[in-house]
Amino acid sequence: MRTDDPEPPPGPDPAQPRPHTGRRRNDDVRRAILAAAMRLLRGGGEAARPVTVDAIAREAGVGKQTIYRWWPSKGAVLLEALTSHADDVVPETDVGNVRTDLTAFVTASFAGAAAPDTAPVLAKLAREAAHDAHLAAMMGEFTEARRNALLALLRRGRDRGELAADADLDLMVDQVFGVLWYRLLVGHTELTPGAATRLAETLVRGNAGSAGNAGEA
Amino acid sequence: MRTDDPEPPPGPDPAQPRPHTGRRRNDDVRRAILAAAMRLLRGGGEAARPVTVDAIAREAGVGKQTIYRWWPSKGAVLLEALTSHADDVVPETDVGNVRTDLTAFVTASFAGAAAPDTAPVLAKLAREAAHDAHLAAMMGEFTEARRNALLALLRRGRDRGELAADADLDLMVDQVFGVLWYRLLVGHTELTPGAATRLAETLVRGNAGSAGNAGEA
DNA sequence: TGTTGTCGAGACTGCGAGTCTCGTCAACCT
DNA sequence: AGGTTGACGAGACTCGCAGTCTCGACAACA
Repeated sequence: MRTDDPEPPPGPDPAQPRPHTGRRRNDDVRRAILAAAMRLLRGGGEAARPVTVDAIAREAGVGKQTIYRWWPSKGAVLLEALTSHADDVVPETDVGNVRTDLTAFVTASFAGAAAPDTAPVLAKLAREAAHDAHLAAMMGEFTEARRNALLALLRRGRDRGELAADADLDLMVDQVFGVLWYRLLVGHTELTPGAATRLAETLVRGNAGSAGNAGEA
Repeated sequence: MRTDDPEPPPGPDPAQPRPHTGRRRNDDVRRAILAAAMRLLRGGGEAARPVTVDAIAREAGVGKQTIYRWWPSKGAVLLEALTSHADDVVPETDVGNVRTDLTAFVTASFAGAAAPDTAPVLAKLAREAAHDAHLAAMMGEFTEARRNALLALLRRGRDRGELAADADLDLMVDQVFGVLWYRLLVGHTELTPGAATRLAETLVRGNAGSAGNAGEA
């Protein structure tokens, strides 16, 4: 099944891919594509323009093939547009007090997700992910970091005795992100700072441990 | 722009639609379609068969037009398949004690959603709804009843003083359904009865009011 | 100057939702 | 019986969109 010889060192090292010839990738184009994707994702009142690949290409003034040359799927473009745009700041405060830390975390997360030009993006992205396994996996990876940060925060609280030793930290994490995504997607209620504070406080109170001074309505 | 006269009472009363002639709707066909839809929705390991309209028609041994004669869209068929199949029992216990009532409600909801032949159905339906506004609206209506039942349950508890007067009941409702859908869709964790109990208890404890005997870890 | 690889453009495949048409058949009427 | 109406199975069709392929122009190297 082999037609050519074992290729003994013939000139250029085959391990070294090659010095690179030909026209180079134009980074302006890359940025234009991501910017166009963001513009469409933000797009007017609830699913205004459909966010198709053709639309992205047209909006960026770019050939469709240029998109598929650098990204494996539409979802990949959208996700990179989001992540490269996200300021990505969830400051990870560590004051040594679950209640304060958790309030900061939840408030920042809600604020970040509800910001007027990220909320529709996240929502559309989630909807895309619903029928794009590839994108879903990438988003899972993306959110995993947040989940872990929150989990670590809670673990510290539990180790300090502020949360009950048998508190279900995974459940608490899911309560936070569950509410976040539920409200973001169903959209019947706003993700307000008030709700964030309230959620953090009742969460701490409901899972308080021995060292918890948690009864201060 | 009118070609015929104002049509004065000509024979059969036009208000009375007509006595009905012609072949009647075959109800076996209707049931066969819904059953086929359920079979596909339940379908093997995670998105095995795509649940297309053609697939439903083939599975039911039916012409595609027969489906569209009676339902406005694929989503409508799927939703009716679900609702007509759902035993729809969330017993709405009212013992006069939030903790007990809430635990029963959450446990039943989790168990219902996690049942091996409803979980994939709900998940697929939610994913369909992500890009089918019509279906999304219908599902919203469907879940509204559950939300209201839970809200009423919590309101009773608050009126009794078991929950704080300023407790954010909407937030509590969203925590329950948020966790439910989040786990159902992301699928990283099971919707166990244990989690249900835990959730109900911490929720009550976190939002306890004056009359609450809520500190019994 | 030739080779390599990017770029815009646009035709093309494949799939799935929803529509249209056809030949058949059942339920009612006269 | 014969006729009208509408349900039914079958399958061809349109349309929108993801992803592929090809083409001519052009930029970066040797």
